[in-house]
Amino acid sequence: MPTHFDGSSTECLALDSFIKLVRAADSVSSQVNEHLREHGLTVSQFGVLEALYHLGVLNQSDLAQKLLKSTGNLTTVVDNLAKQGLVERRRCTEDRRVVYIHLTDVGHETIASILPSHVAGVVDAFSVLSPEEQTELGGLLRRLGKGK
Amino acid sequence: MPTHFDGSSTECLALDSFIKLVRAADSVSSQVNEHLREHGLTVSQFGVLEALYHLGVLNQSDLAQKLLKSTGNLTTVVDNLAKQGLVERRRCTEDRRVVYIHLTDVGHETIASILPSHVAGVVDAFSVLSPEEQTELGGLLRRLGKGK
DNA sequence: TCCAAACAGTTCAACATCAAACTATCTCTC
DNA sequence: GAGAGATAGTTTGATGTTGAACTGTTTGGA
Repeated sequence: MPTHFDGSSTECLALDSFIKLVRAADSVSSQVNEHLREHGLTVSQFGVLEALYHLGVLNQSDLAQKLLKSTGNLTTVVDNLAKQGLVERRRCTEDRRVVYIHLTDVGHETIASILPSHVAGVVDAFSVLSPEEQTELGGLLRRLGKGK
Repeated sequence: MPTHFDGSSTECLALDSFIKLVRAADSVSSQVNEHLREHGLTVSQFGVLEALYHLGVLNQSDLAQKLLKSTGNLTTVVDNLAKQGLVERRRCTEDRRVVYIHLTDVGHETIASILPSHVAGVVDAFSVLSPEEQTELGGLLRRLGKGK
């Protein structure tokens, strides 16, 4: 992963770290998410199902916030999940602006059946690092992610 | 960033590290790439221009490989760059399957004028970590990224 | 009470992205 | 030299993604 950049050592180190960060996230993500294709789910769809599974019923704004996506995007992803019968929209009666997203029975079964292999994939991907190293990494990433 | 997952400590640690990795990459990327909008460039377009700037003329397959994208995607991104007059396609005469992508003069100026602020943005984002910590992080990420 | 501002979702246009099917070209082998 | 298989790019169909404009709904202050 050479940087091909003729800058100061500070600059080269930061650029190199940046590339490694993006590549590692890409690489681990694609490794971890590979199994989703067999279930006909995209990464975003999985994210929505997982959030609903762990947090219960949510409206689209909450989902957007949890998943760090725009509300327009959530409309699309929820549309596609609803088409597959995995979630259901229910208009809130007290505040008619709000739409609650529910897992259907099929959706619940689907996510419940996928989660174990997802967790196993993540554990496997991180097994190249010891628990202490994972903790060390987590600390560095947390500080990095807070930078803005 | 709680995991809301009731698994073993090994599982929770890996899941937590995974979330931190993805969030940090997202957060740093969006911080670093924010300035591209002012120049009317997307992240992918910037990636192509940067590769051409540092590596010289490339064909689309090479570009796809460098940027870890599909060749179909490269067709689209190069189309959009060509529309803006920033790159130019030139059919190879020896092997007529191959298309070389060149930076135009405008493209060269554009990427040259953007790079300094890009580098500054990366340095700034990583300035929350000391050089030693960045090196430590890089090592962990490198091992993680190799996992597949 | 009424209206302006805030808020939840949707829609739209533009771009990204992939996998898979396809076209054109090249190369290797018989 | 002809055909099989490999290779470079394009196209297509489906999905994701954003920002901005838009619709309906709610709420708070004059």
